[in-house]
This record gives sequence, structure tokens and C-alpha cells, in this order.
Amino acid sequence: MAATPNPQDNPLIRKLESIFTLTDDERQALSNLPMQVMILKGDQDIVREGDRPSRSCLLLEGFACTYKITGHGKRQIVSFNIPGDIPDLQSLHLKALDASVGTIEPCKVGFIPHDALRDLCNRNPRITAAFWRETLIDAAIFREWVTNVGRREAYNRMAHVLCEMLVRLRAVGLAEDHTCDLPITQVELGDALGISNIHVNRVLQQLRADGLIETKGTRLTIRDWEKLKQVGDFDPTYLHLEQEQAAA
Amino acid sequence: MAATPNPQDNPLIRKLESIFTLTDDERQALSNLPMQVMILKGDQDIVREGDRPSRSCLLLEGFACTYKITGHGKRQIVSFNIPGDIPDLQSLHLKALDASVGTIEPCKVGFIPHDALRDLCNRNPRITAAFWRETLIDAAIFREWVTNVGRREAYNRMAHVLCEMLVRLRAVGLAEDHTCDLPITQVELGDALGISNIHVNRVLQQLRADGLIETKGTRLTIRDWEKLKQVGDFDPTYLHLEQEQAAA
DNA sequence: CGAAATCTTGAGTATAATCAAAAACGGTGG
DNA sequence: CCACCGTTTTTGATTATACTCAAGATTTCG
Repeated sequence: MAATPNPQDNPLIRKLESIFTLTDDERQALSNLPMQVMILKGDQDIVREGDRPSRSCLLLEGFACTYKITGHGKRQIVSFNIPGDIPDLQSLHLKALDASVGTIEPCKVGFIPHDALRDLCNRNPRITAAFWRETLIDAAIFREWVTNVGRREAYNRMAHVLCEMLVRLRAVGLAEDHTCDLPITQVELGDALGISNIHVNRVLQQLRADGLIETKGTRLTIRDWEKLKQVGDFDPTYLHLEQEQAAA
Repeated sequence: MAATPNPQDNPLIRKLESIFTLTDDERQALSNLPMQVMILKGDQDIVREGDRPSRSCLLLEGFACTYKITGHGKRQIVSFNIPGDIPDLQSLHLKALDASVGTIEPCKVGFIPHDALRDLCNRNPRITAAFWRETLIDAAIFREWVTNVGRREAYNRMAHVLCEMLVRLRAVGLAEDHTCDLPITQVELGDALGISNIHVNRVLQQLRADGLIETKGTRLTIRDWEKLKQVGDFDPTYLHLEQEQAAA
């Protein structure tokens, strides 16, 4: 149980500062949030559907995902979580979790008690608004995913999600211009896009053959950003980024 | 521009009162919200993707839907809106709308200026929390829809959405036990489920033939609720209703 | 180096899309 | 009350996208 030593190490504070200028009080309050930091292995649940947690988890390092399992045992990943995200912030106002959150690779997460978050919100209306806003952006991404899964074919669907990941990662400094580390397996991509892993494989091969992307291990490089955006029918508006980092 | 005469006529107040007991001050503040009431025809946009509204719309009567149009001109309905919903409450914190809201049948809607909503929230932290909570429930429904569209077959997908609609309508008093008015065309159902309207037709016929549902005009009757729930893999937890109205 | 996980390939199948057209329904006006 | 119009629902036939099953190749990591 310890506060993060340097605010610059806290991706939540970095994220909020990219939206508006924090007052000293606000930065102080955020830095003082009690947070139990844990290192987790890959492929491990952080919280599970049905849980009634008394704390929320801030993803500090690594990739995670929010997912649901259907009655037929199929998994649907409903979002990828990246550093700075609080994937279960909703549990502050909704008792039982309706989805699980699991790591995709080894992760560093910080658990923050709901009491501390409520206290923070009560004292800092701008932070309340910012948290609320974050959950609204999550909802906007879900809307886009419903559309992506419901109305685009696998090839375009894949292009879309790759665009989204690159832009989101760029926004938190985890991607260079057109390349990033994307430690997501083809099975996981399938679970996110609602297609089989075999089809994921074929679609990725097509994207490579068409010169749109390149992969080396977990490294993804976009070879033709404009074309990929066009194929994926990708318009970053729904990500509601402040300074548009979606260009070139 | 007039306050609703009787709070009982305002489905927003009714909804909040079903969650917690409002103080006199809170009820007063809600009743005094300035609201421009309009009657709209069916199949008409209330707000459009890209708009930067300075007010939000409270759906007072009738069905609406939130939808997106892909670059290929296909429509995806991402949620059905029912009386008491504020489908674009997000615009209070996100500048540009990332989805459109349109009526499905003639509707009565109330437009509430953002200024008034912000003022209401600033003075009433419990109402802020309740509004935030509503948007979190919306997000939970989106998560379920991603799963529904991504990982269930058309037949089960349809069963699921019918279960959801009945439970939601029951929660606002718009459904009897197992029957409700559902003025949604097969084309719209297709746009919501990510399937063609022709396939919607065949799936509905199958549900009827299997004795799960019955339709007479826009009237939907569930003939076998337990079976429909099972087929739709429907567990109402994600709707986060307070008093579980999801039973028999 | 070896085992496990991940990725790749091929073949056959199933779910659902598309296209085209007919039937039924709902409201309007004569 | 009935004829007429547009909308919605229904039917049939063909096609396409994507799934499943099975097995082999490659990569990753201890």
C-alpha cells in the first residue's frame, strides 16, 4: 500500500494532464491515492464477472482485456485495455461486474479502494467529470465495436481494430508513428472481432499481402496508413481524443 | 419551454425514484428543469453524428434508437431507447456526437439545456451519481450487444434482444407480464442484430414455430419465457436493475 | 534442446447474404 | 366500405463469407 512516488510514473495522472491542466491540489490528491500495486502474469483474471469489488484497478503497465463468456463457452473480448485505463471503474456505481478483466501479457496494476475514489470525487468535481468522461469514451468505443462486429466484414473489421489500437497507443506514448508493440495473439483478435482464429490468420495474411501491414513477432507496423484507415472505415472521432493524434 | 406539470408524468423522475428515494429538494430541482417538449414523427433524426449539441434529449414517449452508418452505407443500431432514457446524455461531457439518435415511431421528447443539467449536477451530487450510473448501464448494455452480435448465432441473438426489450420495458411499466408493444420493424431488428432483414424474418418464423413467441401486429407475446431466456442465453444482470423484475 | 503455445494450410460445411418478386398489411381518400 | 398506395413481411433460389475439423510448421520460452 503506497502512493506512486513520481506522478510522471502514473499513467492516470499523465492522461488527465493531457486533457486539462491539473491544479496543485488535484495533482496532490491524485498522487496521494492509496494504491496497492501488483505484478500479474499473462492470461490471468484481474476481476471476474459477478464480482462485487470494493476497489478498482488502474492498469499501469501491460495489455489487458475486458471480456464475457457466453453460455456456449465462447469468449467475446469487448475491449482492449492499455496503460492508464481503469477497466472496472464502473464498479464504483454498479454493484456487480457484468464482465471480466484479464491480462493479455504480464501487467502491473494498481488497486484503488472505492472509498478513496469516492472521497477524491467528492472533493474534486473536475476529477469526477474527467472520470465520468473516461467511462463515456469507453461507451463510445463499445458503440463503435458493435458497429464493427455487426456491419463490417472480417477484413475491414480487422483493419479497423488495428487502426484503433495504434491511435490509442499513440495517445499514451506507446506507439511511434506507424509502429507499435501489439502482444495480442490471433486467438484473442478473433475473440475481439467475433471471428475464428483461423479466419483471423487468413485476414492478416491478406492485409500483409496487400501491403497494408507488416508484423515481426509482436511488433506491428502499418505500411499504408491511409489505405488501412480507408479499408477499416476508420474515423477516430469516436475516441474523443483532445489533441487529434490521428493524423499521418 | 415549460417544466413538466406533474412529476409522475416525467419518466426520468419515475426512473430515479425507482433507484433511491429523492429528497424534496432533489425532486423539486428535477421538476424545475427547463425542458422544451416536442412531438416528432417516426423515422426522424433527433440528433446526428457529428453534432455538437448544447442540450440533451429526454425521451418522454415512444421508441427511438441510437445508430451509426458505416462508410459502406450500412446502418448499425447500437441501442434501442425507451421512455425515461436520455440517449445523448454523453454530450454533456463529449463535444461531438459519435452516433445519431432517431425515432422509430412518433415520439415525445424533452430537450434540456446542458447548462441546466450541469447546474443540477453541481448542486446535487446524488443526481450526478445517478446520471453517471445511467451512462454506465448504457455501457454495460453495449458490452452485452458486442457479445451478442459477435458470439451468438442469429436465432439466439434475436431471442436475446427480445428478452432484453421485455425486461427493460417491464422496468418502466411498459410491459405486462410477458407481452408488450414493440413497434420495431424487421429491417430495424436486422440493423440492431447485424443480420439482413430477410434473415430476421426467417429467424422470427422459427421462434414462432418453436412456440417461443407470438406476434400480432406490433404486439409481442412471449409464449415460453424460460425457453426464450435459455435460447437467448439471457441473464439480466447486465441491465443492473435494482429490484429484479426479470423473473417469471 | 524440447515442450507448449502460436501460427499456418487444406478441405468440407454451415450460416447468413444477396437478388428478385410476391403476398400481406396499414392507412387514406373517394 | 372499398380501392389504392406505400410499407412491411414473406418466399424461393443462388452465392459468399466464415466456421469447423484436422494436421503440419513455426515460434517462444524455460
